[in-house]
Amino acid sequence: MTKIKSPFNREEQYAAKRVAVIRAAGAAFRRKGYHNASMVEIARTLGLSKAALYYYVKSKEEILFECHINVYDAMDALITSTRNKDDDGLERLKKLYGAFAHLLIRDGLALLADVDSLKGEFQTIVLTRRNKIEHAVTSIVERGMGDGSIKKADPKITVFFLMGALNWLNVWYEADGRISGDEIATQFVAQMSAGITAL
Amino acid sequence: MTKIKSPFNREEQYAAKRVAVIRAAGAAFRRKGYHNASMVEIARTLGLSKAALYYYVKSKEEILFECHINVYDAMDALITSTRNKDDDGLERLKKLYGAFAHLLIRDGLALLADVDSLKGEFQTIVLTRRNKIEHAVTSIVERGMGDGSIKKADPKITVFFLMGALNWLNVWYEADGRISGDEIATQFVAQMSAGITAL
DNA sequence: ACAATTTTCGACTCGTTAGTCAAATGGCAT
DNA sequence: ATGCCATTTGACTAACGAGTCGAAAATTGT
Repeated sequence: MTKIKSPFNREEQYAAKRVAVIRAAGAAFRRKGYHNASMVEIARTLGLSKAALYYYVKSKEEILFECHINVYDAMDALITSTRNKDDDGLERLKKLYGAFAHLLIRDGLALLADVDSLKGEFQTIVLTRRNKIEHAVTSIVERGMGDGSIKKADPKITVFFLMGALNWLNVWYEADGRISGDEIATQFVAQMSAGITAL
Repeated sequence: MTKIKSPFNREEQYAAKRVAVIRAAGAAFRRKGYHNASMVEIARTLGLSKAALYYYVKSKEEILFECHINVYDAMDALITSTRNKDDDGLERLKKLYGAFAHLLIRDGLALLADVDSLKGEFQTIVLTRRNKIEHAVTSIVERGMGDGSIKKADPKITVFFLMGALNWLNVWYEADGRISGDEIATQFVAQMSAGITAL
């Protein structure tokens, strides 16, 4: 069996395992909360010892930070990819909201509430990123209110309402539950849009 | 100056202070999360030492438990008080939802997400209570779907969507913010009902 | 086979924080 | 004043969990 050039492969392995660590930790954080999920526990789910984790990661806080960033990166990407010149505000929001829902359901990603467990720079960056997302969504809503597709109201409240519904997903949605992810996403979009569509 | 019968007064004082402790702790939990809020810190906001707290309370976990129970008690009361024979499902839900919103905004009460920090009995009880509330709300939604006032859909998803928006309030709403509580509650009810009203 | 390097682990340290306790404080009635 | 009881405290203990480190075990290249 032919092997790929070694040094490159090594880095890849390392990176892949690092990602696995962060994913496993993220899952644990989502299920039990940051402080209730211990490093030993996370290690065990990967069949590793706690010490081994620190070969891939600098600290527990760093993991939490990356979990947050991963979600925001994915969301930023969705904001870009769902942007479409021809769509009015409502249509844009529907596409984006559906994409967000899928992201949170399908992938192991979760909007963590544990921002307060991050200190200093870490927290500042995460909050900035979150604001950026919220601002982008708010812009879409404002656009919709401008072009007449979305009912006029306070855009901030509108957005918080919608984002709240998404965040709560983490708490009750179990990937193996009997309700399919698609079904949830579809109904979320429907309920969201019905709530704000201009008459 | 005439004093009220002493022993009774004493108990009242004690009870009042106990409540103050729990309220202060609840506020801290809401702001920083259960684990990030230390007992020393909570004590300081009350001008007390940590040890004094334990004169009123058995453990930190007990405080968290009571915080949860307080909210659920208040919600149960609202479920009862907003029930009205003449209202259809949608109308009932609007009244209840508005009352919930007010509860979370006005009073120091918050739907805490930290259920996982509770162990054993404590957790079981809290989860049971939460289920009870969700079930009651779901019933109202189902009633509305039956009487034609609410659009047919999966009632569970509908409810989770709506409760999520409420839960998220804690994260962004600051009592001193520039948006008034009434304004938020009103828009929440409007957005909620528009999202589910049968056409 | 063997050396070099990556990966993993057991056993430790260290800091933090919940919780305890014996003693001090303060109000109040007599 | 004095004694009684409620309240508060400083100083302590105990437990838990993050993070470290030197050595062992895999893995890989020659």
